Amino acid sequence: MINRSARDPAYQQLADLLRAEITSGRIPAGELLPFEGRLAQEHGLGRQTVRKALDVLRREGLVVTERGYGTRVVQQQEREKVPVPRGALIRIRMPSEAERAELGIEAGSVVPVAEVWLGGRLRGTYVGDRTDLTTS
Amino acid sequence: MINRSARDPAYQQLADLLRAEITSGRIPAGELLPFEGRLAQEHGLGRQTVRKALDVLRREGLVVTERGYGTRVVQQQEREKVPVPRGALIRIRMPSEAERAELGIEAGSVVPVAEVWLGGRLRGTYVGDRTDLTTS
DNA sequence: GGACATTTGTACGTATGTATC
DNA sequence: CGATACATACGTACAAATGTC
Repeated sequence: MINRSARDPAYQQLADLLRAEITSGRIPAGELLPFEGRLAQEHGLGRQTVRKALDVLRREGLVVTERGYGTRVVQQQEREKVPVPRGALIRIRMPSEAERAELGIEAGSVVPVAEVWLGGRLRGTYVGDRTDLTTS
Repeated sequence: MINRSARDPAYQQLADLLRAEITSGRIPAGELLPFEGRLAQEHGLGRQTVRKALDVLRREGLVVTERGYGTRVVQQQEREKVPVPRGALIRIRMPSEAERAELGIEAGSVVPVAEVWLGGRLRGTYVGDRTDLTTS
């Protein structure tokens, strides 16, 4: 239940509730969340407040929203191991909009990337939710 | 100028304008942006729309907002080099709210973290905007 | 310490646009 | 085409943090 007099804002409380549903598996990967209007009604919130809660979960990469369709729990990605040579420098950051398109990052998801530099030159950019880097 | 009939939404256009001011140095690091109400008036937008534009810049790590004070252009962070031993596995992802507090990540900024695993055990968690990993 | 102005944060309602089914 | 559902954008109000006097 949302407690309006709690210190945490309502949108954060709703995000916490939904995150618990997701991480516990009660809402399995691939499943749609209730649509925004329904969440608003169920919890006695405005739709903008629900959208802020969903934004929190998108930033954590837990859900992806498709316009005109709904918000679903993301499938845990198969992770590829990428070897990093010795002497490399790895920098992690958020991608720009152009990079997202280039790297095939789904719209609505919030995923970091890793740059691997060697000898002052960029050797590769890797997407966080489907790559692990290994040092050899 | 904001073009209301353009394909890009108004908040994105404002974010682009402000980003250009920042990256060009016309608004130097440490400087405050005009406050939200002023930006709204200057560009003929609602305050909520201005807030969405600022959110875009916060996600890119370009600005930081302090409640009751204002939004300022961030100082370029001093980056620490963290050596990663051979045979390690590096996983990058977004931090939870609890981790953000633990790692001292400023509220309002969107920053990834890197986990370094060695021998199946977590050896460290590093914040993306102030750390580079180096392989030895 | 209090009083006050300034500024950001949260939350509501409403309307309209646009993508999907 | 219509129904559904998310996206953008406006206005409004009040709460909470900050800085100043």
